Amino acid sequence: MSTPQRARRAPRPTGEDRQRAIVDAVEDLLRTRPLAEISIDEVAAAAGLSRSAFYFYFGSKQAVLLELLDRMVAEVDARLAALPLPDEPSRDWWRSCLAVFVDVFGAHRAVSVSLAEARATVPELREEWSRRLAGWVDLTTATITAEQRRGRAGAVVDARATSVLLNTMNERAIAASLAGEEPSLPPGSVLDALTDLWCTAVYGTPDP
Amino acid sequence: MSTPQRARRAPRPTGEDRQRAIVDAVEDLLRTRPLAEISIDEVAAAAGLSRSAFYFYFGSKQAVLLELLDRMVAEVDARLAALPLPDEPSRDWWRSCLAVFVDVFGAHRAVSVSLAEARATVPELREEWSRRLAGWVDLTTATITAEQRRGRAGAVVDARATSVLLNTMNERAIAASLAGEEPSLPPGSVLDALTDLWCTAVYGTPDP
DNA sequence: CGATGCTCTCGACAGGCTGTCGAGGGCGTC
DNA sequence: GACGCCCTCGACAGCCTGTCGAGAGCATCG
Repeated sequence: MSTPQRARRAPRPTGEDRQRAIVDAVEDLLRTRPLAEISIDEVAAAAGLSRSAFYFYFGSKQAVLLELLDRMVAEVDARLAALPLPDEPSRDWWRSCLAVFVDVFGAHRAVSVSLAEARATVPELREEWSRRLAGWVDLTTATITAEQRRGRAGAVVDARATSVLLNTMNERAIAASLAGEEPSLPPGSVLDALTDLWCTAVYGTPDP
Repeated sequence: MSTPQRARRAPRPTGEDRQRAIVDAVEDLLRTRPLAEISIDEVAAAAGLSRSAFYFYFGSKQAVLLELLDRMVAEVDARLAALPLPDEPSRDWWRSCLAVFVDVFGAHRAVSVSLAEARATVPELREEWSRRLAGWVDLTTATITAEQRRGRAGAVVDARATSVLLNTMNERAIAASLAGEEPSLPPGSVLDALTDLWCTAVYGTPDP
């Protein structure tokens, strides 16, 4: 919850890289077990400091996860913003959008998987995710609506409902795949399968 | 984890309705907060017994949730089995299948929502859910494949991948709706939206 | 009718984890 | 060389969990 006051660009051993060390340690540990099974002792040890030093930087381990989530969604948004906006979205364009999610979530597997676990108990996490998800839903809705106005997207009944469903599917399907749950899609084929389904949901065919 | 040895059909105050009382108490409490924030003290108090009496019946609060999940999925499977098997699935048939999930999950909102939280930490829960989900995915895949053989289901590239995605979408979309997350679909419109998307994913049009 | 056994209940204990506090330790500055 | 700031530490209190042994009620059997 709390953030450190500041830090000077330290000569050697100190500073805000302690904070970074904590965040990295949590991401490492999350690769081995869920957040609930990670104690702050372990995090502190992995980051090379004492337990109470941890509390100087973060109010809880959940706050660290929130930081991790912030980094991840910021990366998603940055890469989405860098994507070209075509006059008429093609399958390739949709695919490249979806690839952003698949890639970034995959690069932060531990965070993606932990989200579902921690969302129930951490309001800040839930709200932050809601905000970002809402943004992506708006984007999707706008794109679909534009396609409808062009006379395409014939398969869509309710653009907003479709967008919500497709985006929530993304979240869960990618997380399940990364966690290796059964049944789920192997990580290598998630992107193509999602693209097929998104295009079908919008245009009625996987390759419009 | 453990189950009580037995119970006689008690005259008045005793028996296995203690066990039922525990399960019901957990479901009640889950309506107000996530499992992680519920202590066994509270459960025992709500069920009218002492904390260690709780441990006579269940090994942990997670074991109670597993019991709750078992009940719920059993109900789903029972109602799915009662559904007629048509020669050619219509939109109405798909809708009535989806209605089973929407209805039963909705009737056990607390359980549906808690699943995502607890799955990360409770292997038995994860495995049980995987088993059931796999069954529904198989059912979906078989149905789609049959449609493909009939020359319908033209929109489907990979029947299994489509089935996995549609079923995982169901899970998450219904849970989000029941939890009142934002963005999500209002509970009243989930069923129609899901039906539209399932039909579109399979046939290329929401109303085949 | 009393002994035995089973089911079930309880209070108490030990251990682990969390979050907080006050006491400093180094280091730059005046 | 005294002060102040950033940071670190050990210790404490509190909560929750899981386990144990000691029984209470009740049925069955000798």
